[in-house]
Amino acid sequence: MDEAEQVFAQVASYFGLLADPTRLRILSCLCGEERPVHDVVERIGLTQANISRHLNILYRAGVVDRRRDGSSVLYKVVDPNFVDICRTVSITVASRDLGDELGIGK
Amino acid sequence: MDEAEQVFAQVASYFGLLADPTRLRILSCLCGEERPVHDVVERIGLTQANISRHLNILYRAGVVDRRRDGSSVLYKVVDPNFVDICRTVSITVASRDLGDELGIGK
DNA sequence: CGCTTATATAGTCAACCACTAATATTGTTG
DNA sequence: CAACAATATTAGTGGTTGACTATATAAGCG
Repeated sequence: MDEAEQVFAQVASYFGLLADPTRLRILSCLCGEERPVHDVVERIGLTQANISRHLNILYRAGVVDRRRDGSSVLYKVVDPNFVDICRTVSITVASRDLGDELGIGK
Repeated sequence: MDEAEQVFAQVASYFGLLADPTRLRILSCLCGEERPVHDVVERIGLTQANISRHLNILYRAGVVDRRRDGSSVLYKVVDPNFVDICRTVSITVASRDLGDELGIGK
């Protein structure tokens, strides 16, 4: 594969992470707030397996970090650009500011 | 559907537009440079039907604009946030700056 | 008008992805 | 260790999507 194509593929892959409503909701839960999996599960209302799978995807991509705390595993957003990107997109896309939903203010 | 879910769905949809390597390549061709379809086709090397389809997707989403010029149709990027987003993501993702690929400089 | 070029659309196929259900793993507690 | 709670993983399935071929529309030109 060409070098430029690799770059495009990587960037597309990163956007793909954010192209899922469930993952965005998960990230909004973990934005500035470290939470265990079951907490996220309760807030979002999807199955534990599903949330766990998405968390793993985000973790492998480096968007979130995790650490074990007893029997729980705590996740949080660590990608420094996630908030900026979402703020920019929300201005473009949302009729009202996504910042409210994400709890990232203006 | 809940209002918050709609916002997430819209934002996810927007990211979905950018989650495809071919569309990113197309956008890099049209970034600051208005071009006819056949020009983009030549540069990217996929079928004309495929490129036209992607251009339509980007047009309906408001990322690019188009105008007819004789027998050609000229496309260009009009989403004011596209460059910013890509620059941010490229810093996160790419080993080398995507700005080079997109021709948006630093 | 036909003929050519440029662009868009329709149909098909294969790959991918999210969800579910079931199971496995890891840690805690008695 | 046994029982339980929290999390991760796996296989199977339905829906979505991207790429192709073929066809249709639109514009310029003789």
